[in-house]
Amino acid sequence: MPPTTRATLIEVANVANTSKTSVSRYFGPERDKLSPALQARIKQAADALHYQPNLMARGLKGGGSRLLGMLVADIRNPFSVAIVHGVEVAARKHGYALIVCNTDNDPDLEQRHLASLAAYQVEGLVVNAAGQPQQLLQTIMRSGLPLVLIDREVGEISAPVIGLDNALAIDMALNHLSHQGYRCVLYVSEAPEQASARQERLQRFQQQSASLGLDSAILTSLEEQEAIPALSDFIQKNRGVPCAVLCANGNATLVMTRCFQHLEVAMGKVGLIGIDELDWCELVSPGITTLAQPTDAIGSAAVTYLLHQTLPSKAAKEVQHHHPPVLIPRGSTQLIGPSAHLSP
Amino acid sequence: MPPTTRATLIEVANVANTSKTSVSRYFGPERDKLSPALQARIKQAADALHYQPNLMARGLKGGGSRLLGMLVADIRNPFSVAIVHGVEVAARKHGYALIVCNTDNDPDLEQRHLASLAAYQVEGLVVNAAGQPQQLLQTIMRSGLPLVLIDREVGEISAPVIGLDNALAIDMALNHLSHQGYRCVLYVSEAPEQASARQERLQRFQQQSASLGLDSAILTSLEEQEAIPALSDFIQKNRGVPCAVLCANGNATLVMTRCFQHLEVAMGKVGLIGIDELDWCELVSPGITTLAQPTDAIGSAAVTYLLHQTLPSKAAKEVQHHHPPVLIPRGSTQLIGPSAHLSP
DNA sequence: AATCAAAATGGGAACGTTACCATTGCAAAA
DNA sequence: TTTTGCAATGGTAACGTTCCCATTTTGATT
Repeated sequence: MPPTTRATLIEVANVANTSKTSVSRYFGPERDKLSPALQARIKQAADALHYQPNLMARGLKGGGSRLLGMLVADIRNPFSVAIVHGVEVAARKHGYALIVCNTDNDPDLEQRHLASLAAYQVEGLVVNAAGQPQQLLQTIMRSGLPLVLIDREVGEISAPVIGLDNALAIDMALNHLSHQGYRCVLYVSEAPEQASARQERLQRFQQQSASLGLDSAILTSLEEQEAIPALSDFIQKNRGVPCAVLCANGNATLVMTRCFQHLEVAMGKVGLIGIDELDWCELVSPGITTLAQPTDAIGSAAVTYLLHQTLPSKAAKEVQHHHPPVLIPRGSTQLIGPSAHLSP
Repeated sequence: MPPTTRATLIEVANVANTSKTSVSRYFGPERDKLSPALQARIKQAADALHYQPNLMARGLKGGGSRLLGMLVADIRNPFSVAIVHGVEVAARKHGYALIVCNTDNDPDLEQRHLASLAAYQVEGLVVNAAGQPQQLLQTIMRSGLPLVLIDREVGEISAPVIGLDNALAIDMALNHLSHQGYRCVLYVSEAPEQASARQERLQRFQQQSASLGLDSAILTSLEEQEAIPALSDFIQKNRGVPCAVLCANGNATLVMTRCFQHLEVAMGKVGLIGIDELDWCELVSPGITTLAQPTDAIGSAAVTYLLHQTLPSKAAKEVQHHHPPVLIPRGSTQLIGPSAHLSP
C-alpha cells in the first residue's frame, strides 16, 4: 500500500534526479524553460508518486493562495445561489477555488467570516452583503485585497458594484407591459432604503412610468396585511383599465402571487411580471412572466475584475458592471378576457 | 495609513516584547500556560496591529488547514443547497471553513475538483456525488482523508452515508395517505439504478404498500411523454377509488405537478405527496404536502463524523446516519369532493 | 579553437507558523 | 543551604514551496 503521507516536491526531484527548483518550475508558469528531456523525467516521477503541489506551502511563499472568498447574505436565496454558481464557474476557469461563507443575514457573523477569509489569504473577495459592514470592508480594501460587491452598494465603499442593469430592467418590464396592453402599473418592492439596487429600480420606475404615460402606484411593504388590501384597492380604482403588477424582486413576486391567489384575481387579466427568475414561476399557471438576471455573466464579471485587479491592467476597466436581464414572457402578462380596450 | 502588508507573529512578539513562541501559544490551545500579564501584553499588541494568524502557514506546519471540502453534484438543486448550508453552519461551529465545489454533474470536473481539494489540504471531505468516482474516492480514503457521503452510496466505497431515513420517510408518507383515506398509490421516481437512496425508497414502498393493503403502481421515468399517460392510466384504472401519487424526490414532484396541471386533475381529489420540501410547494394551490428532509441535521452529522474521525473516538460511532423527515401536510392530500367511496 | 551570450539547471534563503527542547525563575522539599 | 520540580518562557528547526542568484551547459560568433 502507498504511504499515507503525500509526496513532496523534493521527493519528486529525487526520483527525477533533478533539483526542487526544476520541479517547481515544471508545475509553475515557467515549464517551457525546461528542456523536453527534463520535462519528461519530471512528469514521469510526479505521476509515479501521485504528486500534488501543496497549495498551503505555495500560498505561504508568495505564489498566492489561489483562493477566492465569497460572502453571501443568504445562501438559501435562489438568486444568491445562482450568483455563487456563476462565481464558482468563473473562478475555476481561472484556476481558483472558492470559499463560500454564508452569513444568514447576521452582521456579526459577517464580520467573523470576513476576518476568517482574510486569514485564509484569499486573493479576492466577492461580497453580497446583508448588513452594512462598511468599516470592516474599508479596512479590507485598505489592506489591498481586491473587492467586488454584488448587486448592492455598501455605504461609501468605493468598490465596484456588479449586478443587473436596473434601469434597463425596469424599462424592459414597462415596455413589455405597455406593449401587451396594460395601462396602469403597481410597483411592489421591499423597503428601498436598505439596498441601492432597490432604490435605482424604484426611481427608474417612477421616471419611466410617467414618461410612458402609464398610471402608477407604489407599494413598499411585503406584509400580507398591507399587500392584499393594496392590491385590491389598486384594482378597484382602475376598474375598466388593464392593470398590471411589477415586482421588484423574487420575494415581491412570491408575495404578490399569494395575494393574487387570495383575492382570486386571474393572472393575465391583471398582469404580473417580476424581476428574478425562479423555478416555480412557470409552475403557477398560467406561468409568471419574469426578467431573469444573467447570474453567470455577473459572476464571471466579478471574478474577472478581481483577478485583473491585482496587476492593475486596463482589463479591469473593461469589466461590465451593469448586465442586461432576459425577458421570459409567460401567461401572466397575456392580457385576456373582455377587459382590454382592444377587445370586441 | 497602515502598511498594506499584514502583521506577522514576529511583529506582534516584538511589540509585546516577548518571543514568537509565546504569541503562537496565545493564539493556539495553550493560552492558559501564559501568565496573565503576558497574555494582556500580547492581546494589546495583537489588537494594535490587527494581527490575524496566517492559516496557510499554520496549515503548512502541521497545525491543520482548518478547511473542509465539499463536493456537490448540482449546486442549483435546492436540496443540495440546503445540505451545503447545514454543513457550512456545522463546520463553522467547529472553527472550520468550507470550500464548496460544484461539479455540475460532470464526472470529469468531479475528478479535478477532488484533486484540487486534496491540494488545499482539506481535513475532511463531504461528497454528494453525481457520478461514481469510486477509484478517486478509494484513493482518497486510503490516503487517510476522512470522507463522508451524503444521501447516496458510491460503489463499494466503505465511507459512511448520511442522509434521510428512507424507510421511515416512505412509511410516513404511506401512513399519511392511508390515514387521509387514499387507497391506491402511484410511486414516481427517477431511475433507481443510479442511486442507493432511490433503491431503498422504492423497495420500502413495495414492501409497505403491500403490507398496508394499498393498491400500488410504479413509474420510474420522469419524461412527460411517459408520465402523463401513466398518470392518466393510473387514475382511469382506479376510477372510484381514492388515488394518490407519491413522489420520491423534488424532481418527481415537479414533473407530477406539471402532469396534474396538464391533465387538469384536481390536487386533493387525487392526492399528491412528495419527498423534499421546495419553496413553491405551498404556492401551487392548494399546496403540496411534503416530507421535508432535515438538512441541517444531516449536515451537522456529517461534520461531526468527519472531525471525530481524525482522532478516532467513540463519538464517531455515535453519529446518526439516518435522519427522520418532517411531514408538512397541505391541501394536496386533503381528500375532497364527491369522488371517494364515502360519497353518494 | 577561443570567446561570449544565452539557455538550462541547481543551491540556498525566505515565507509565517508550530513542535520540540532548552533555559530561566521560584517555591517547596531535603 | 542545597536540591528538586514545576511553571513560564525563549530559541531553533522544521513544514513544502517559490524566489533570487550562482553555476553549468549549449551553441553561435569571432
